[in-house]
Parts: sequence; C-alpha cells; structure tokens
Amino acid sequence: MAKSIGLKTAELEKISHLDYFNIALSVDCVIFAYDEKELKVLLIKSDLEEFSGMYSLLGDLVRLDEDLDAASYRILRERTGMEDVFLEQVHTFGSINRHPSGRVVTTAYYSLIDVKHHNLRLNNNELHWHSVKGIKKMAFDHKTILDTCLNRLREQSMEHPVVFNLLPEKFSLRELQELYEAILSVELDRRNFRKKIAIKDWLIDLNQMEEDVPHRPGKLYKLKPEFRKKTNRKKSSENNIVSV
Amino acid sequence: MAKSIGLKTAELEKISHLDYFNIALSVDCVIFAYDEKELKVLLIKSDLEEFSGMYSLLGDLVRLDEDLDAASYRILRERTGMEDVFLEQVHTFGSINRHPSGRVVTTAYYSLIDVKHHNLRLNNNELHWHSVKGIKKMAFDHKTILDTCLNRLREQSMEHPVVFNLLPEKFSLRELQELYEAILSVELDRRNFRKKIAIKDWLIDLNQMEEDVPHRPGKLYKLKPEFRKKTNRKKSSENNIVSV
DNA sequence: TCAAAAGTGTTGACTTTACACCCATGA
DNA sequence: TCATGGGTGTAAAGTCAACACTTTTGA
Repeated sequence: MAKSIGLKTAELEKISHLDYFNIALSVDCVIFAYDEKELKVLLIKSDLEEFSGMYSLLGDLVRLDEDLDAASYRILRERTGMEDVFLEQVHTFGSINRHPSGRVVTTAYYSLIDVKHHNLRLNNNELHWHSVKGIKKMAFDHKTILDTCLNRLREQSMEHPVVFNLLPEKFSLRELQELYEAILSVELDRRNFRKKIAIKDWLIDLNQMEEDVPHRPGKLYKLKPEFRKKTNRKKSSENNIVSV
Repeated sequence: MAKSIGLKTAELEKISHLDYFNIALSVDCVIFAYDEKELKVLLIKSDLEEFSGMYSLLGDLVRLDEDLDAASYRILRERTGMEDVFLEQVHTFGSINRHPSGRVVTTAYYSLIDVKHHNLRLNNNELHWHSVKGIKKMAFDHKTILDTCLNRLREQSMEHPVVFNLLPEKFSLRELQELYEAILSVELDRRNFRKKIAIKDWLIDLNQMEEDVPHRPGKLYKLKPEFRKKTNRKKSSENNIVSV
C-alpha cells in the first residue's frame, strides 16, 4: 500500500521513539475527609527504605490498558472500598529525581469522601487518617502535592458546592460552617455565613432536627440533588461570561 | 547490609514493576498570541497519516533526563526561538486510545507570547497561527486540550495580570481592552473597564502617546515590573484568606 | 438555672453596572 | 469638517462586613 509522501504511520513513529517508552506514570490520590472538626487526609506508611518511617499518599503505577482517570478511581476503590466519589485531577509532577526508583511522573488527584462511609481496613495496613494541619514532612514530594491539592480544594470550595462530599447526607448549618472553617482555616461570621448559603440556594430544608446534641438542636438540610456531582470537571461549553 | 523488615529498596521496587515503564509521556503546548484583534494559537500540520490534513498542537515526548516543565520550555524554545516566556501547566490527558502510536499520556501547557517577538520560521515547516475562534477539528484529542487551555486562560485573565504577556511592552488602554474582549468573547464598557484597570494598579503611565494611528492617539502604558511574572504558579504559602 | 448553640436584621462601606457627552487628531 | 476613538462622572443596585440579642434545648 503506497504511503503519502512525507507522512508516516503511527506504527512507524512508535518504532522510531521506542527509547522514550521508559518513563513510568503513577497517580497519587489526596483523599480528604472531615472528622472531629478537622480536615483529614488518608496516608500510608512508606514501604521504601529510603523513606523509612515517613508517610506517603496513596498511589500506584498506571497500567498500560487503563485510562489515567480510571487509575485514580481504582486506587480509591482499592484503598477505601468506595465507588462513585468525588475525584478530580489537580496537577502532574515530573521532576527527574522525585522518585528514587527511577523516572516516575505522577498525576495528583484529590478526592472528597464521607469519613463515615468508607470501608477501610485501617488496622492492619498502616493506613491512617492524619490531620492536615499537623503534617510536616512526607515521603517523595508528597508534601508539595498535598499542599497543591489543599489549595485546589480551597479554591473549589469557595466557588462550587464540593464540600458536601465530606459530609453525611443530612447536616446542620453549624456543621457546614465548621467544615468551611476547617478547610479555609478561618473563622466565619454565623449570620453572614447563613445568608451566603441561603443565597446560593444549594440546600433543601428537611424539616428535621438534630438529635443527641447537648444543646438546642438545629435544623437538618441536605444538598439539592442537582448539585451532587461526583466530579467538578468543566465541560468545554461552560465558558465564563463576564461583563465589565 | 541488613534490610529493615518489610521494607524494600527503590531499586528492588523498580525491578518488580519494570513492565510498567512502558507508557510514553509527552507534553503539548498551546501557544497563544494576539494579532489582528484576534486570539491565535500556533499549530502544525500533523505528520501522521492517520490525521492527514489536520492540525495539531506543538508537542514532543518527554526525555528520560528532562523535567516535565523543562520539556515544555524546550518545545517552546525549539518552535518559537523564545526564552523566558509565560508557560503554565494545565491538565494531563491520559485516555488509553488518545494516540495511535501506542500509550502516550500528555501533559498540556499553555503559553502566552508576544506575536511580534517570536522568531518562527513559519514558511517552511507548516507552522501557522490560527484564529482560535475558527478551529473546529484537530488531530488526536487536541481540540479538547485547546478548549481546556482556553478556559484556563479565561479564568486566569480575570484574576491575574497574565494577558500582558500577549502584548508588546507599550500598549494603550484600547489595545488592552480589545485583548480582553478577544480572550473572553465579550464586549466591555470602556469607562468601566478603565476604572477597573485603574483600581488594580498594574500599570505605569509612560507619558507617551500612540503614533501612526488614524485618530486621536491614546496614552501608552506598561505593566509594572513586579507583575511581569513568567509563570503564575502558586506557592503553597499563598493561601486564600476569605471572610464570610 | 445554666451552658451551649440556634436563629435572626440593619447599617455603612464598597463594588458593580448602566449610561452620554465633549475633545483631539489625522485624513 | 468628518470619522474615529480618547477621555471622563454619576446615580442606582447590589454585595459585603461588622455587629447583639432573644430563644430553645439538655444537663
């Protein structure tokens, strides 16, 4: 079969570049949860001698026959037993020497889960929730990755209804406010907070009350279903329209 | 040398995972410029038979001894002859079948350059500026990548002084406004636009006037040097502080 | 009856939008 | 003298920040 002049087939191109198929690609998941009024992240003790005693994010190499996004879902599923959770790509880290095993480029994702719903076997596998505030040092460049994902979470929190993925289905406005305060590391004014949430029109009043609280119970709300997106990925048609 | 129980060295880990070092990693650059009152992007005719006649972004495989960010700078330098330009990572695309040569995951960057300063040899290498508005179909998943980068540019434009990378050093407020209008695809009110720019306090009044315009010349400005960052990458210390 | 949090409005400061006229220059 | 864009202000609407008291419940 004659080839067009100047063009090469993909197969030919692959052969001429085989040397390059020599970088491993991993994904690392920053899995956030909210518990005890603190933002937590799920970490595992590093099993590399080089990072003995340090913690790392949950990650794995991407398989040849696996989409990048699928790899991050797989890790989440394997580690937490959860399906259908919020997961979003954040950034890819590709310094030459970031991994002692060789050239490994990693794509970081962040995930938001309801800590009550996971299915972790936390006891036997060195997997633990860590308060984000207390984390100083991590294996690899994982502290940088964590910081980057935390910043992304903060940005997203302020513009989109994503934090509800960290709460149980029913929650009070106090719980919601405390969650925002934990994520943003700020104190918020109760009246202004409630006004702002009311304007967003994200919530349904369940006409139910908190129970088992040692004080006056608050009303319970849930997120309107149309905002329960699992990811926040933007469609290319969602352009920002601005006027000045 | 004795090993700690349960730990493995990075070297051992690499051996056990050698199969995975089999995905190629590329970077693709969405190089924007502004010319003739339109936002343009630099594209090249695809040299793959599969995409005969279609255009693609400028990309290349990442070398084994090259940082991911360095790879994107290299492509930009090789293609435009420019150093020290604005370049920022946007997203990584990793569908299994996005590339006919095999498994190639690509990290997309966007770049903003002054069209007058480049050093392209546009004539002999099928490299051309295309009006972003007119682009319908591209090779690979490059249309999706372009759309994603355009959205990122729009978001960044509204919050940070990045668009100045698309202008010559000296510019008039009219040029600046037309640039924003081209990027955002909106019409802006002149008085409100000037007020808004004045409040940002990004510009230095050069006390010079436009020349060779067929109407009353406007004042020329330049960006204050402290805003002339080449990239907009966030330091992890730059937390958003919010009050509600 | 005490402790804890629920629930609720107003004011002033600021920001955003909409909108129109005269001026300076070059052709 | 005409065409083109330069340059400028104000009023109304909306948003944001600061701030305090009464109510309800459980202990």
